[in-house]
This record gives sequence, C-alpha cells and structure tokens, in this order.
Amino acid sequence: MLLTTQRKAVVEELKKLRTHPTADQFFEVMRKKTPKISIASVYRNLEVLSSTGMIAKLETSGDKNRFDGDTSMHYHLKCSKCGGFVDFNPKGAKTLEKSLDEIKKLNMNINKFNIVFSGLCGKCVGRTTDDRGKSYM
Amino acid sequence: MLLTTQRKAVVEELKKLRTHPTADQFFEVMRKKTPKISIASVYRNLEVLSSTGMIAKLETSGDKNRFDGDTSMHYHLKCSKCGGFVDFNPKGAKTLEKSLDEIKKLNMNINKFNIVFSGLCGKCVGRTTDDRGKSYM
DNA sequence: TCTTAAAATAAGAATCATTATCATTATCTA
DNA sequence: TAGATAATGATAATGATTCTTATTTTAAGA
Repeated sequence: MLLTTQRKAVVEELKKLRTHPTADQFFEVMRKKTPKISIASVYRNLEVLSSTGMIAKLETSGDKNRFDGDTSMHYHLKCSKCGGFVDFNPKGAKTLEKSLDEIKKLNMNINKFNIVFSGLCGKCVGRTTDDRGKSYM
Repeated sequence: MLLTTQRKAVVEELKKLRTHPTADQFFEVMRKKTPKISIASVYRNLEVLSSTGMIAKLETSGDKNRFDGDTSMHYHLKCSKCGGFVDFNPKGAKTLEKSLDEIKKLNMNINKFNIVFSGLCGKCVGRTTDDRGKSYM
C-alpha cells in the first residue's frame, strides 16, 4: 500500500475528529479540504488504512461502519437514541463490572453490549491471508 | 408486539442454531420449515424480536448483522478469514487479559477487538424512546 | 362463536450504501 | 526521465435492507 498524499490527508483529518464518522460523513469532511476527492476513494482508503491499523474501523455500529483516528485501546459508548458515539477508556477499570460502574458515573444508561474479538481461527491460521489488523497484544 | 405463530417459530428455530446466521441465511433455514415465509418478514421479525430481547442481534457490521438465539451474556470470536463466529463464555475470566489467555487456548489468534456498550446517553435519558433492549444488569 | 379493529404478513418494488469498473493520473524505482 | 505499478475519479452495478400495499391473521368484545 502506498502512503499517498491523499491517504496522509485522510489519516490527518480523521485524527482531528472525535466524532467516529461513517464513510459518507467523512467524505463531506474531506471534500471541504480537497473538493476533487471521490467518494469511492474515501471508502477505499478508509478500508485499506484500517486494514493496516493506521486508523481503526468500528465494526459494531449496528448500521454503517464508523472510523476512528484513535487506534489506542478503548471502548465505545453508543447512544441508541441519538446515535452518538463516545470513547471510554477503561484504564482503571479492569473488569467489565468496574467499567459499567465507571460508565454509570458518566450518566449513561447501558442496556446492552457487543464484544467481538477477531482474528484467525485454528483452521485459518497458517493459511495465507490478507488480514493485517493491528495487534494490541 | 404480538407473539404470533410465525414469531414463535422464528425464535424456536434460531435457538436451535449455534451458527449466528445473517438475516438472509436464516431466511433459508425458515423457508425449509415454512416455505411461504417472506424474506421481509424474516428481516422484520428478527429486528422486532431482538428489540424486545427475546433474541440477540450481533451488531458486528463489519458486514451484515447476525442473530443469536442465546441471549445470555457472552462474547463472540470472529475469524477474519473464514467469517465464522463462535461463542466465548468469559465465566472464569473476569478481566480482558484473562479472557485473551483463555481464547489463546482455543487456538484462536486474536488481533483486534471491538467493544461497544449501548444505551441512552445523558441527553437522551428521560426522553420517550422506543429502545427496549434487554438489560443484562 | 361472530364481528371488527388493529397488527402482521407476502410479494415485489424502491432505496441507497457500498463495491466494481475502467480510463486517467500519480508514484516509485532503476 | 522512462517504464511499471498502484491509486484515483467518475460513474455504473450490485445487493442487502426497507417500504408499500393488498391480504390475512389475531385479539377481544358482543
């Protein structure tokens, strides 16, 4: 993958945001900076950049994928009414219970969680793969 | 919401599966039992049944939503190559680190996790809402 | 058990986010 | 700078999901 001028700009602009935009929302942001950019390039580049770990793809959105310039380990809190996404850093809260206590203090009424670990299963380990997701371990 | 014969059948058939099917995959399963069923009804009923908590929706949009008849608290392990989804019960593993240790024993090479808590944010609590997600707390 | 209103269903059309195509342009390497 | 490779822009194609509407089922009261 080439780190082109456009791709650098995508990473840079995404890192400025704390809004966890969808691809089409981010297209509008990029368009203000570089009006010639194509929506196909935005989709393509968000995908390829997240596959290398330079940005993060939030795959538990319920609807569209969202992207995050912050690749450090953190959780997300999603409001099921307004659709807003905010970060939650579980630094002190080692267990799920502790995290939920912390989240309650944020005035957030959690009623659901989606926890998905992804990687290669036993059958697929050893096969050639394009998966180059960033490791947190 | 009426618990019609069809909806009872949807819940019953989904609970038989451990495959976490997408809506269209589940349509094929249902069709074998009740050939007249419409794909629109499958989408509609999986949605409404998960909104009441009778079944679970796996909001791992990475691709399509998947549905799970098992509504007990558990995590999911997703293979990024073959696309398979399997359950992980974190009963003994209180912390994320412990969970990751357990998952390694399952011969699964995790390189990513998505953790999303959902509910109502401070602004939206108190507003009327259609959100009736099942509470785990 | 009828009757009636409300809710659910089937079938297919419409929508719309995402992906694919392909000609053009940018980038890398020698 | 030239040639090879990869990326981009524009737009068409795809396909999953939602919407529409006529019909059927359901619940509950007479």
